[in-house]
Amino acid sequence: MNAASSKSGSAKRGRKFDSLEQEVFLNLWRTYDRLKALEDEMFSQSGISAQQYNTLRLLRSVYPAGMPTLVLGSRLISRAPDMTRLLDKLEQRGLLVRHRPPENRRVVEVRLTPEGLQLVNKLDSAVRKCHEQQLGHLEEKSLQQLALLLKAARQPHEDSENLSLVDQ
Amino acid sequence: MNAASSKSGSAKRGRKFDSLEQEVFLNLWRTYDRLKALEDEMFSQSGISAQQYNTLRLLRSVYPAGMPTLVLGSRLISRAPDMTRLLDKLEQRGLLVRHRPPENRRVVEVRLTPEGLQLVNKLDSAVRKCHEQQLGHLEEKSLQQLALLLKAARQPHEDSENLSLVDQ
DNA sequence: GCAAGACAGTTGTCTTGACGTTTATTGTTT
DNA sequence: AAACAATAAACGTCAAGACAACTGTCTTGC
Repeated sequence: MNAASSKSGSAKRGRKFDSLEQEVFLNLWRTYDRLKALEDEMFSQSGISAQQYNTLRLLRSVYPAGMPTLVLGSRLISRAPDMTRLLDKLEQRGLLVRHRPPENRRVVEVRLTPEGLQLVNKLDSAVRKCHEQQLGHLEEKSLQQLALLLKAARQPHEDSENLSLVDQ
Repeated sequence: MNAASSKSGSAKRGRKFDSLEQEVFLNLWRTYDRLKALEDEMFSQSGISAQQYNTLRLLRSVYPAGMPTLVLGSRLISRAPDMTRLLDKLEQRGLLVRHRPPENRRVVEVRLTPEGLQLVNKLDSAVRKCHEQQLGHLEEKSLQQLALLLKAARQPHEDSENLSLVDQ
């Protein structure tokens, strides 16, 4: 079936991987896992999760306007199937408010409160420092190339409709 | 504080990212999430999770010998804090066996059964096809470069003691 | 040889993620 | 206008991940 595809079938790589594609994916997984561990540790000191932070950051980008729940969910970096409960917690802490506009009571508009805005602003420097710790050892050229390759890697698997923060 | 670091402080990138490092990490997250979705879908048809598959794959690499639980856990691609329960499920399905060697009853040796070996062998082609679908659109040169950059990105954050399958 | 400490797994508990179902609201059809 | 389908969000449930505390097993020092 793939005798013709010399690319992934080259017998030179004998050792641990069935294919170059597998090697790349496992490296992606491992690297994500290691870097996420650093981020998790940073966020745990702030009492907020990475998902929650990204939610607040996204809401800040339209502040003081709001955003419907589903739009918010589709624009997050990683898909979150239970937006409702994630927003519940942030609302309980007074970081955002929800309300149903009378002209279309199906949607729920989510807006950052001044307290939420203040918190996400306060976290910025810690987040930047964390990213610096994660990847600061790489040269600028490598970072740019890595970003490009990662975008190219997922490009065929993006819904063309829902573009997230990281898409151009 | 970082007026001197012209690298991440360059004002040219205004739009969405505080720094190049952040852009790379968010791209890493997003790309991992998208590619993992494909893998999850493939595995859901096999009634086994990616973590479980990697556990079996790792055990195959030493078959017919076994491996202590903790060593197994530290060599997985992503850390799994509840090895016990993960192994419980695989043992219940008859894919592996555990036993405590009398000379050191603290450790638990985990070994693949012939059934487990057969299953992981059967899954190989589906897994390879999935990785091909994930990343087959990239050229070999890009894939090699991506693997190199990913390794370099996590390198300072690896325990030098516990090297996983994806480390050289 | 016995108590203190280290080590390897296990168990309990709480939080998230995943996935299907339900409710409320609106638009459409007849 | 009533019935029907669609959409948006909420809810219920179950499995996975995270974290802490605990049990059983060596090892070491007195």
